Amino acid sequence: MPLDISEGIFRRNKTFTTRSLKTKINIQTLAKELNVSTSTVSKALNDSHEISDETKRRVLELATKYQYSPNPHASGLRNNKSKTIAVVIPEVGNSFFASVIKGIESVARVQGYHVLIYLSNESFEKERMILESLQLGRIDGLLMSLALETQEFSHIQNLLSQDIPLVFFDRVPQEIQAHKVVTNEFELGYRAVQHLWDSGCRQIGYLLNGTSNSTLNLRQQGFLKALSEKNITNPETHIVEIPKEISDDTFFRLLQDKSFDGVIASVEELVTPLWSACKSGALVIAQELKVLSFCDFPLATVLSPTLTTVKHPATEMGKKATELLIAQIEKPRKTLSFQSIMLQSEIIPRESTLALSKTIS
Amino acid sequence: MPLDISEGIFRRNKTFTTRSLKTKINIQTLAKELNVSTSTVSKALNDSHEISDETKRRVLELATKYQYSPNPHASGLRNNKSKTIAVVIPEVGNSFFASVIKGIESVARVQGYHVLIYLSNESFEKERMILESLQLGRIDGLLMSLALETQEFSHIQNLLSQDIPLVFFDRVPQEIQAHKVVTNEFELGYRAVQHLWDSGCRQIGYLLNGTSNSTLNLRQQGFLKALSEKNITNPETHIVEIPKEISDDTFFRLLQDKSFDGVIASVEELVTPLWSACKSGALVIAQELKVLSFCDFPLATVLSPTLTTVKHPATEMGKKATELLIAQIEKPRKTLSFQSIMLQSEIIPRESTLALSKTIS
DNA sequence: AATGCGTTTTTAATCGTTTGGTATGATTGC
DNA sequence: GCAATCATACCAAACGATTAAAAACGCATT
Repeated sequence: MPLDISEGIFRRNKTFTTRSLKTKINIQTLAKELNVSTSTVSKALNDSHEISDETKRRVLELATKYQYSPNPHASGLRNNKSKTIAVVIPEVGNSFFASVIKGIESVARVQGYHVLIYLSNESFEKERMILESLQLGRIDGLLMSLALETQEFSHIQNLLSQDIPLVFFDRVPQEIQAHKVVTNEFELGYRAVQHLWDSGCRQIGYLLNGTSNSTLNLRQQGFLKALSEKNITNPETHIVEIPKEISDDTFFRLLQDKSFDGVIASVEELVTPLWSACKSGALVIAQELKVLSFCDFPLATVLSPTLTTVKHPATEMGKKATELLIAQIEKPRKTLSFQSIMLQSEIIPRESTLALSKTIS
Repeated sequence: MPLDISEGIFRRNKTFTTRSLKTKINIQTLAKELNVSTSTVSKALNDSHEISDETKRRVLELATKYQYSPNPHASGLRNNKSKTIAVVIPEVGNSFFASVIKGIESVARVQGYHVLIYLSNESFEKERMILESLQLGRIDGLLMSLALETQEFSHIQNLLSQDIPLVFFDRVPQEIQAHKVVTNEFELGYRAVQHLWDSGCRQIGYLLNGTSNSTLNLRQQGFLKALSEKNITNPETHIVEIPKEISDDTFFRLLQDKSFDGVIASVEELVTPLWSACKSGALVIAQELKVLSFCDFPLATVLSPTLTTVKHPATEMGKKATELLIAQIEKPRKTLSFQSIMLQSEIIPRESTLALSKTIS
């Protein structure tokens, strides 16, 4: 009961002392109350040198008292700045992108930026519509990871020609000049093969979900390169597209047909169906089929067997990309050279790729 | 090569036919070129009855030709509408919230709304700062799920007093009058106990991650109610707070000390540490300890044993909440009564709670 | 007292869109 | 034949913040 009362008082303090909240407080309200012009208030709040310390103090005091903050539309209109960035990603139900968003949001908040989120759902058409909806002025910049379907870039060129700062991350187009933040995909594809090979695999498969995208295939190229060096003929035949809604049985038979003794799951969405397929076919992971997956979820450590993964520095990637973007937004086209930052991912070996001699008891 | 050429042509069409893009196109540009006033253009684009069909046609034609779209700041300033909603959630690395976002985004896009995302990271202070940063005008409405730490609501009242439409979902405060979308939490807490009981458990624990929040405890109350009905004394002692960074060993000993034969993981973040603890302590899930978790990830079906979960209609919840919000935004305070929508979650029984007689071979 | 200089403040224009009031013919009604 | 009505389009005033340019002021120097 006493708690309730104190809470009530607190609320009243906050709410009623500050003036009837129906009255909009804008720069003019403040100006009138202080007997100065609106420009004085504006300059004072922007800490202009033209304003005396005394005036600044008075303005600031009243502004905080009324919790004033400038109308974003008005200043946006005037300055052509929105303090807003957009993030366009294929999806969010994926640990990788979730972590990226975390990174983006944390940097953006500190720098005073707001973050708009858009999901392309891997669809080119949606991606195009999203970019179209980002009309002139709504955003100061854009962070983007391409949809799998995207093979053509006029919608992006369109945005770039409007001088909107743009930073790509993870799924980046080789065809477009822009800042990019990526991981060492090629190397990882290559090393993933090496890892499986060292664990005794000789028939290594590469699983894609849905269609392959020729522009996003560095990882795949690393895979192919590694297979070639092992003198495998027709390495492309080791790449298998797994349809979205595949049955356990079909998946299992596919693995059998190719007689893989090791597979690389190129995205985390494949882990569940793969595990499920092996279970239904009584294919023992680690013993009969070694598995390495590109994914970021913590459950990898508690699957049985525990899953060997390639861990991406997802949050870091979000942060770096956002920092690059904000730098580009705030430094008026200083550099025309575009940076390509490469972060290092690492393979974390676990039971699913243990060499036979050391197989779990 | 021929593909490249056709692509080039396509791009040129899009980019150069449409006029030098350095020239900003605004309503005035259109007006001048059409020899009409800006108001005519504006009204034509808004399909006003004051404008003749012929004029409308001409305006629309030129507008589409130049891909004109009104400057959002200008119309925002004028109309005091931003076509933007904000989502404030505790985190995004959680399948539940990820799915909610999916739902929100899908509805918002169709209705022409943009979605700002903010993460409170379960911190009250961050949540407060976020709400503060949502100054007058930036958003038309707000969707929100409370941070665990939040026990006091002046920051929210503050926003409400500015007449910003607000819809809560999932983690909703009982203390605040607003639209709410929830699941049948109480019932689920109750039924979770019943499910474990039916599987033979007699010492059932409820695992929380971090601190309990008295305002978000319907699920917990359902749990307590069920225990009471089973004539368990001191049911509160069955609720255990698991610290964020708990060691496997500590976790395991905790389970032993309480001699639980069944536990409810109240959030999905607990699954990994729980599984890990059981593994390290050689505690056999399903046989020695039955587990039921509130979570939404697909991997539940491939853990071993497979995990009994409570599946929330997360995407549905995001959609419903957004629909409610947009309705509230667009229908000027028609109803003063607030809706509370309750969606049904369901328990999906899997191996981790199989009764002993049927234990996996 | 006039001039100049530096500081501080005000005036007024601007950003792009929307909209209430108004003007212009043309049409209709009495 | 004159007023009322209607369709159509324009004018100008918002919306709120920012910022060049101008003005006002204080103070010191000549």
